[in-house]
Amino acid sequence: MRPDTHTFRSRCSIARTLEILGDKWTLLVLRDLMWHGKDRFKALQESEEHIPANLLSERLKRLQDWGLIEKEAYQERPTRYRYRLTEEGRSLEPVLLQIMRWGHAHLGGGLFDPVSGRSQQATPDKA
Amino acid sequence: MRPDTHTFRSRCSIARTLEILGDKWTLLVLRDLMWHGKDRFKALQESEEHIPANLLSERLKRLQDWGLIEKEAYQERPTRYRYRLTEEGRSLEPVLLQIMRWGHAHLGGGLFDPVSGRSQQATPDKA
DNA sequence: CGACTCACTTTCATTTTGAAAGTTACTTAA
DNA sequence: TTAAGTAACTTTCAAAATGAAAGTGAGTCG
Repeated sequence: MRPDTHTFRSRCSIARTLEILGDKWTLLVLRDLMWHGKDRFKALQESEEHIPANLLSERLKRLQDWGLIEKEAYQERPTRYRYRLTEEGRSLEPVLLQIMRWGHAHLGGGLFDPVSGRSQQATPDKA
Repeated sequence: MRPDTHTFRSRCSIARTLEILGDKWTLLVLRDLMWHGKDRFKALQESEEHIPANLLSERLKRLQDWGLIEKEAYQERPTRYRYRLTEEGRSLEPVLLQIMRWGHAHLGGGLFDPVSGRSQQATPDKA
């Protein structure tokens, strides 16, 4: 968490949330950690959208600062790291689901079912 | 809508949604149109977070392009404009609500009730 | 030794942001 | 009949963020 150093721009919950998650990449990192078993730097980098390495690095740091994920060396020689959602991070699942549903209904993207771990493909008649 | 010109970077519904809404301002504009009766350029500008005029102008254009809002001259001499959510734009309410709930629970922001039009203030013990 | 992998960091050109001032159309007060 | 004011933008420009690519360091493998 980041209680002391940070000053929010407003008291609005949406504005506050956007200070942490309001960009084109952060929620995709959380999506991959939440649902797609991608817990390593390289795996996160290689997702469909191809986040640049420097941005991934920055975003992971920010998410750690806010206590939404944690980093763990799960192997020595060679040292390998794993990122995982904290309980606070996991609590974002309803947000991801809601955004996904909207994108599926209005932009024709896929629909992932976290229970089965499978996705339905796009509604083909939209952008 | 913007079906023809635009190519999405991936088939993921979340990634697609973030191409339209993934920044620090767009959802705040939608919040103000959705719940706070701010339908004029000036009113939107004067919200707590103070979006710069050039960004507000750009965001309003983008939201129009995607068919989420529409612009209407509701008065001549002097000409005055009003922005309003389309039905597609209204369909983002569950997304806004979910983000708001998360921000309230985890970042201590306010909690607005769209039914009563009133907000509960921040949980005072968090950032 | 040389090649390869992972997990980054650095570099740098391009793009976006944000603060401020400027513009246009029109109204109202002096 | 200017003068000031308001709304809705647009323009300007410096600073910050983004993104493509190359570089780094620790370690392994053949």
